[in-house]
Amino acid sequence: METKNDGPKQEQRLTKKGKETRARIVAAAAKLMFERGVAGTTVEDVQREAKVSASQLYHYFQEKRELVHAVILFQTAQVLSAQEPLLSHLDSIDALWSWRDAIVSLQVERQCRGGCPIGSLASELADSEPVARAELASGFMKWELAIRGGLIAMHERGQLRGDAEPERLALALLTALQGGLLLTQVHRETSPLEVVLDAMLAHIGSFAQS
Amino acid sequence: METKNDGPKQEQRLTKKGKETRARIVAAAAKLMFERGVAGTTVEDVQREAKVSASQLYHYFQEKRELVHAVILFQTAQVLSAQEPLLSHLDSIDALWSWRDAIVSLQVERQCRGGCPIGSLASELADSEPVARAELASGFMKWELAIRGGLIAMHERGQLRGDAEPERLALALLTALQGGLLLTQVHRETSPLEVVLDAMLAHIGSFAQS
DNA sequence: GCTATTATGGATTATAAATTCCATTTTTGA
DNA sequence: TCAAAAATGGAATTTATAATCCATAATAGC
Repeated sequence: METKNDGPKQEQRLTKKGKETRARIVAAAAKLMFERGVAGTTVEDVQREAKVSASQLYHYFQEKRELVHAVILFQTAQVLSAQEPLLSHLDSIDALWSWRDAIVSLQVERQCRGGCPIGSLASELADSEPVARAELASGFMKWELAIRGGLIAMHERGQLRGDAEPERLALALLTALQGGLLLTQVHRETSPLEVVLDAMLAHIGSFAQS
Repeated sequence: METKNDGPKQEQRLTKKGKETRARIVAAAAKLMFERGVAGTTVEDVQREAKVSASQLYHYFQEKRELVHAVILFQTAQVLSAQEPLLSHLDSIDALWSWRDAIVSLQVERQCRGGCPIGSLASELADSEPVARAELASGFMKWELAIRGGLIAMHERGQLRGDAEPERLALALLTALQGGLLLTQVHRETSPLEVVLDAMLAHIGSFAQS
């Protein structure tokens, strides 16, 4: 008995064109769900945005839930790759401040709209969709690990005092960022994001040593 | 020409019984919207939970949006009054730590579900409902002012150094709290909340003087 | 007590949204 | 080249949900 393709409806085999269409659907859904939330985005909206028919969409995704699943993976990858250039060098106090500035600037560009692409999905889905919650938690964890990497490097290099706890600082920093993005979205100004990141970086800075 | 009751559909006059029914509807809606989100809560759900008929609900609220409006005011008042005992004495480092502990304990009780009643509404509505966004911003502002009050008192009393900026610290603290509640909800454990509040309180503590 | 106002019951309507269906075209791989 | 598999078009169906309607009961204020 050969292994069958069961599990979570593994898509059989996608042709090149098929992959493109699928990708277009996911990108369209991600865009709309970022702007209007998951519940605020109908599959018809997604069809229009991606220029596909209903049968196409349901050919690639059994149901809306599955599309949401794909959007979570997409956004997680998106955020991490967008942050990559900064995250991979987040191993000095200066780099942390540059990172802070880049994030604030991005929110200014976005006119403080949307919040965090992962955070807003998380807020909407965490309590009602267990699978989505777990995937989002895993997305946050990857982000956290990327931040942690730099702090650990600083710690090992002796740029942070021995009593600094890079793991806790990394989690606190990401958490503060999430709060900052939320309140910035609500107040439509970047000050919450700025003050919370400033405070966290000052805190981390208090562990710095030559 | 006498002033007419226009504007946002001011409810005419409510009898005692009417007020009770209305309050029951709002409380039911608030409960469900906290658990399932606004879009995830149908007005039929609210009817069931509040034990009222459709005509009752639409007698007190023109449309769902108006009910949501009432829920926002309700939750804001709810959170502030629940926090009141602690917020009104948030004027020492010890009091800040007690407040931290109380919040963490509450999340443990709630099994890390739900997040912040105001924050989750904010995340869902901020970008799509301008009126709601403004009301939520105002709710957060009240909360921020309550926190700020204690820090300013400490500052004036000389318990915080002159270069401490109570206004910024208060906003940063509330912002950090929001991030903590969100990540705690996603990870289903209180560590994000703990580490971010610990970091913020340590930061505030670094301004302390006898 | 009487009348205007408010409150309630519950069926009904209208619409929006998710999902299915079947026919047709395109692509793949032997 | 040709059959099987994949991709697409678009209408049709079903279900969920918001909102309306009209009749009846309760209450307030004179």
